[in-house]
Amino acid sequence: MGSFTIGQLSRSTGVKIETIRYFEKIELIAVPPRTEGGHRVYGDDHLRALGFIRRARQLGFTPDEVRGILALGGPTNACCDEVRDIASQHLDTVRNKMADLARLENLLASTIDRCSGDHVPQCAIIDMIEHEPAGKPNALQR
Amino acid sequence: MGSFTIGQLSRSTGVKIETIRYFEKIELIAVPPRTEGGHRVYGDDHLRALGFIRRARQLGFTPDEVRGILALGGPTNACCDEVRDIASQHLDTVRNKMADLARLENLLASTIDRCSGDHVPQCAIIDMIEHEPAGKPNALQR
DNA sequence: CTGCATCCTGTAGTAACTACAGGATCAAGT
DNA sequence: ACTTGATCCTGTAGTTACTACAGGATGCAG
Repeated sequence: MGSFTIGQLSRSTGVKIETIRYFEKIELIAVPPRTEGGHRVYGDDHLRALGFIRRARQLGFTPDEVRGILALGGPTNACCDEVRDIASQHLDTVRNKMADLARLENLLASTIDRCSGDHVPQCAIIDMIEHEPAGKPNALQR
Repeated sequence: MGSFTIGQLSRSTGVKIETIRYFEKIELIAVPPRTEGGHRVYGDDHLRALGFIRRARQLGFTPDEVRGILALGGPTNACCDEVRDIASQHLDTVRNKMADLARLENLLASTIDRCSGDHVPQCAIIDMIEHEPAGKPNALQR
């Protein structure tokens, strides 16, 4: 039975203090009890949940997906098939993103290759940007 | 010599009106002249620039990268080698992102595969999230 | 000259945090 | 008991790249 301050929790999970409070506000983690003076007091379950959230986020799950998994009963007693649905969906978006990036990679690489690097007004890269139909890529933000 | 309202420009480039004004504010496009009444009046050069910006953004160039290319004299008379530098750098980040996604894809796919889909408390996916070292992936946002 | 589409500015909203400011609380040392 | 420094609290505002109003002015066709 551990008992941690928010700072200790932050250090041991690698999640910033403000982010922990933010997670509490958006109801991703449970509201912890407080001391007389109002300081948050966390337990082992919070520690586990936070670690879980952090790793899920690093694996690219959106906060909503994480919330979905957590809503299934949390890391402890979730039922496999629903979790698998969420993960499969996530895998799909990952694969789509990869396809988009692959197309982009091709285009960029071949264009850069065609580019002389000379100081001429005729630039293949500029041409590409000016004349590419600018088609599908929809998951290309950031 | 065209002469367009912001709405016409928006319709013909697919860039929303508010976004055009936003691009003006962050100095991505030139400040256009106005009518007596204060309405913006755009010309062919604005049209070309906006199309350029839109396509570059769709190709994943950040606004800063776009600004960088535009600063080189715009689509018309940029010099090839500096443009190539920017594009190469962009290609690098694309490749890094692809590598991250590939690793993630592997992990997700194999884990989902290991998952029985049964209604048992032991779930491979939950295990993955709980116990994965959560290493490198740093370009995995969104 | 009326009506309606379009335009204007300015502010605020979005996601997912992060970063203060200004003040209270905790724990350790004396 | 008292002080001190670290840590904590709330609340607000910043970030990126836009998007979405609100409330009012302008442009143009009939």
